[in-house]
This record gives sequence, structure tokens and C-alpha cells, in this order.
Amino acid sequence: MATHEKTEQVKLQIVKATDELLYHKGYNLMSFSDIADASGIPRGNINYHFKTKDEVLTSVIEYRLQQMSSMLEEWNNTISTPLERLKRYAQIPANELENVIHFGCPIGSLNTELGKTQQELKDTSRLQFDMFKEWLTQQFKAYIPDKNTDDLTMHMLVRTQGIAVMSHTYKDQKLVKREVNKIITWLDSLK
Amino acid sequence: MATHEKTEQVKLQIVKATDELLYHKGYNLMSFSDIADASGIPRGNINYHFKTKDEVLTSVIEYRLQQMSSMLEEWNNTISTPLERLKRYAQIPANELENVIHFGCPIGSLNTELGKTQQELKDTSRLQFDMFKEWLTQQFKAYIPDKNTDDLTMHMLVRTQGIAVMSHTYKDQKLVKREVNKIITWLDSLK
DNA sequence: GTCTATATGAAGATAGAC
DNA sequence: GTCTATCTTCATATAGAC
Repeated sequence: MATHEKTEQVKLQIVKATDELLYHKGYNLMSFSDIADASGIPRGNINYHFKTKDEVLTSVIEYRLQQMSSMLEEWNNTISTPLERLKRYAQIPANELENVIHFGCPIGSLNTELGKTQQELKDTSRLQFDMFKEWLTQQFKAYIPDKNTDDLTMHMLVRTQGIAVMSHTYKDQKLVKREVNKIITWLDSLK
Repeated sequence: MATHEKTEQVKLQIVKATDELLYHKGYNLMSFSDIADASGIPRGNINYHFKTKDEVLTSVIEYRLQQMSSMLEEWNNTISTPLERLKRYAQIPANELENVIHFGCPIGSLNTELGKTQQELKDTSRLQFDMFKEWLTQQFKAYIPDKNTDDLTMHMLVRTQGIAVMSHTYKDQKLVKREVNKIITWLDSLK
């Protein structure tokens, strides 16, 4: 149906704009007016497609999960060893240097914000970590099956989130590079 | 002057209540009404002592800096070696287990929130990190003067902030304990 | 100094014209 | 489906009675 297609296109347009906005402003400072401005869709029209702000967030998370899933599948297909895949993950903060410096980690900062008083939304947002977590554990199992892979996965997440928080706080690019290199060294040392 | 003393007492009462509130709700979701309720001071009266919300935050940061300064001075006086002092710092997340699980790190979560769009307030909040940073560097210099102590300090902050973000996200107490132990092991290994 | 009442603005959400 | 106008609520902040 052409009409339905059109609607889906508009919704996607809104979601894509909101994805970035959410990262740049955070959930509670992001208003419907902001979404309208960023997406180019008239103000009141946003509410036709999304009844509540919660619904917008849920759709953005769904969109992000699709993007992440595609990325990880591509990594699985193009990077041949688990160790190299783990290194690829560890390098995200370095590849997203400018973004991390200015806005922190899009996943971590959202969970930190929502985790204080908005538990249900946080549980939705946490799915993003769940996806990386599962993938990382698969890689660690393939790399060093005899170790506690859940522990290694959480350690990886701890290190990368710490990089995001502190490099954002001090707008320190060199910190990102130093700390990413430390993770690479650590990964090599595990075997 | 007795009157002045009274005013200062009231202000302190407000600041103490706001300190906890800020940690539990975050800056942007914390309203004057919340502050009034939490402090027991009538709503409109808060605005007599603090003209703007920014002023409240600034006063809370000042209060926290005093508290932190006292704590670090006490650690300097009661813990005899730099290594033991560094370990004491690393154990903060474990000692504040319930708080970290439910609300993350009071300093890190505030900087993450303010860092996105409220730069001036973030710069004030960052002073909290600055104080710990300076103290940590002193300890590392005393412990292993021949190493890059700034690097070690930032690594310590990265690790502890990462613990806060991920244990808050997953409400995982065991994660805190495992990761704190890893830092202790790392500290021992440095010499 | 203390507190109530209120001004003012912006937010989320809805009604209804087109 | 699209968009404007508006309802309602709650926020910061202020004015002014006591």
C-alpha cells in the first residue's frame, strides 16, 4: 500500500532525526518541538505518528538495535578471527572520537540518565547493552573458551564505558587512544 | 549575628537535602518543589536563599568539595602508605554498593548529564573529579614516582567510572566486587 | 526573614479544521 | 494523513503580604 509506505517513511525520518537528538541532548531535555525541528516534520504531526514521548524512545531503540545487529553481522562476515573482532569492538571509542568527546557514549549515557528514576525506559534502553554483551561473549568463547567469558565481557564493557565517561568529562582525545591501546594489549595478553 | 547564622543554617539544610536529591533524580528532573519537600523548607522560600536552580547546584558542589576534602585529609592522616590509600579509593564503589547499584556514581552521572548541553554547569561539576585527580596523582607519585602518574590516575578514574555505569545498568553487585578486586590486583602489580 | 500567591513560559498531549 | 490551535500541567521565578 502506497499510503502505508509513505507513513512508514515519515516515521523512519522522525526516528532517524530523534536518534541523533537523543544522543546530543539526552531524553529528558529532548522535546517534541526539538524532534519536529530536527526531522523537518511539523510539530503537531509528530504526535500523530507517536502518541507519547515514550513511544518515540522505544522506536529509536528498535531502530538502533537493527543498526547494531547489521553492524555485528557485517563484522562477523568480514573479520576473520574472534580476537580481531574483539579489537574492532574496543576501537569504537577511537573511531567515534569526536562524538564520544562531546556527548559520551550514546548507550551508556542514556542508561545512566534513565536508570535513576525511569526504570521501564531504562530496561528498554538496556537491550542495547544486551546485544553487545551476547556478541562479545560469543567472541570471547571462540577466542579463549576455557576462561570465564561472562566476566571478560563485562570487563570489556566496564573499560569502554569508563573511557566514554572520563574522555567526555575532560574532552580528552589522547585519553581515548591511550586507554583503547591498553585494552588491545590486554586482549592480546589473554591467550 | 544570630540572624546571619540562622540563614546559613537554613541554607545548609537545603544544600544537604539537595545533595541527595541531585544524586537520586539528576539535575534536570530535580525541581524546586522536590527541594522544598526534601529539605522541609517551604516551597517559595527556597527562592529567597537561592535565586536560580544553577545557584543551588553550585552550592551543592561547593558542599561536596568540602566533604571530599575532609575525607581525603582524613585518609592522608589515617592510612599510612600511598598503596593502601589508592586501594581505599578503589574500594569506594564496593563501600557504596547499594547507592552505586541504584543511582550510579554521583559525580560521573552528573558530569554525563550536564556534559551534553550544559557546559558551564558541567565545568563546575568537574571540579569534583579535579580534586580526586590531584589527590590520586599525589599518591601514585609517592608509590611509583618513575611512572607516568597522570596516565595511572586517569586509568584509575576510567576503571571506577566504568564499574559505576555497568553495575548501575545491570544492578549487579557481584560485578562491582569482581572489578574492584581487579583494580587492587593491578595496583599491587605496578611496583 | 518567611511564606503565599501568582506571573510567565514551556512542556506533553489532544481536538478538530482541512 | 496533515497540520494548527489549544488544553492542561508543571516548571522556574517573582511580587508582595505578613
